[in-house]
Amino acid sequence: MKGPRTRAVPAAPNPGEARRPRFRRQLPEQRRAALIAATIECLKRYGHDGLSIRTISAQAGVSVGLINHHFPNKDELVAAAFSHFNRELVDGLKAAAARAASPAARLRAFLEASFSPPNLDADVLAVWVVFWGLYRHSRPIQRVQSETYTDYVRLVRGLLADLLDKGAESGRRRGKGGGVNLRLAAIGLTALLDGLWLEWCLEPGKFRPREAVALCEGWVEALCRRAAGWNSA
Amino acid sequence: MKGPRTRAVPAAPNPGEARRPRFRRQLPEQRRAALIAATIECLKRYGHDGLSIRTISAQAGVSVGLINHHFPNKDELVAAAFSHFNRELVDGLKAAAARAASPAARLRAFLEASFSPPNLDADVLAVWVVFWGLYRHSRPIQRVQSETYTDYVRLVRGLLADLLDKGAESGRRRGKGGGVNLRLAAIGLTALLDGLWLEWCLEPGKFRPREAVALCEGWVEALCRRAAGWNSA
DNA sequence: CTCATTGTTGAACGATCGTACAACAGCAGC
DNA sequence: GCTGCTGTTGTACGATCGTTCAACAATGAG
Repeated sequence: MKGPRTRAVPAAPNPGEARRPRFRRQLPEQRRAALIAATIECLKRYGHDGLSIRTISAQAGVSVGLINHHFPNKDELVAAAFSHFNRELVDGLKAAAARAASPAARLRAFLEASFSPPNLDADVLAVWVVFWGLYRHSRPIQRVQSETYTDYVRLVRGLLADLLDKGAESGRRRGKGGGVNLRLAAIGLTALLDGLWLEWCLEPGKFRPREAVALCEGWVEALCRRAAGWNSA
Repeated sequence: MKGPRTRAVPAAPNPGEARRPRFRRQLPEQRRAALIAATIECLKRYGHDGLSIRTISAQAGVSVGLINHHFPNKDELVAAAFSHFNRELVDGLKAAAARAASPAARLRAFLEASFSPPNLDADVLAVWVVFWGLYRHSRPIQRVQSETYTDYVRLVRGLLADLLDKGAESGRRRGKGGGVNLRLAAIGLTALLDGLWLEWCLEPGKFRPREAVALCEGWVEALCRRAAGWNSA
């Protein structure tokens, strides 16, 4: 009883009824994008339980077998979804910052974009957290993470560097930022940002997005003051 | 064929061999603790995949059925493990802070404990992250989170309050902390702390624990200066 | 020793998981 | 209309999931 698999004959098409296609073929690229979108949507709705081939294919409105036609296995689909998710976030923040003129305005726009929809959303954090949970034990996820996280830190660091350089022009020192360690400053701001983001998503009632922006700006102000050498006078 | 289940007769005990008990009975409390410890160990080793009844029971050295004898279902076991994990962390930090004398030393001890083993460990973060991934869709997890997170923030807030009060004695103002919003300050420090912790665990090579402590202390120093009213002179 | 209590076992169940694959069918080219 | 390519379907499979439950056995009480 292990012979080649057969399939039941499909029901005879209803005569007199306009024959509609049962599905539409799509270009692999479009279909891949749709499957990635469905994966993220499932993560938002059902958390880690949403990471199942059947749930995702149902969300995308396709059959179970299609996923393995476009992705070699589930891990690669999840990694592709993670990559897309990451890329959208970083690109969105980068674009928001680029729309402003001065370094200070760019940083402010970056912070406000970080603490506004669609980024500041409990669903979004839920997706992140599921990905992080896979991080330790999934090589593809690790690869994507190291690729995009570097971009993110570089963005924050660039924004800070521009701000400090401008401030230094009217300040006392120059060069390495007036004794301020730019590397540590970027790490600190990133941490404060991510921490506030995380806290807000876990308990949205504890503080307001405006307050989070204010905390970050206060931190940057203190940094600028130190860069200008206020404390050595 | 749905009659009552029977079991195969056990193999006859080897004659002449000292008969050893096949298992040892334990008090429910001890067994529960062992199962919780096994759950956390599995999470550290295998991530979310470790959250299976069979994996956990194997880790604990018991049979699959025992878990449901001590816990009504898997969710309750996981919630109990989360609660224990949370409690150990908060109690450990609280104890570390309590060992110091002055408010400043207490805060320093708290920070250093936060950025030292066993808290600063990639395995530990992996466990956290799996729990967070369950947060949105598990009522028991949410219950535990709201119970212990409040304790944590209260601890940070208390440490900050003591520090600011002491500083205010020799400062210019008193009462509400010299214009400093204690609620926001506690939120900010918690966020900075958690963010640095998260970043270090994700990419331990980017900075050193000592630098994380320094960043936090710098943040607190700036806060104290503002509380003392340096900027209104 | 006997007996009752109850912590413990492990097979069985039905559900669901990821993947494989043979057949089907949409659609462009003729 | 016909043909070929290939995107798509849906069943089947074996593995593993959480849970149940009747039987077993460790242990204290008598």
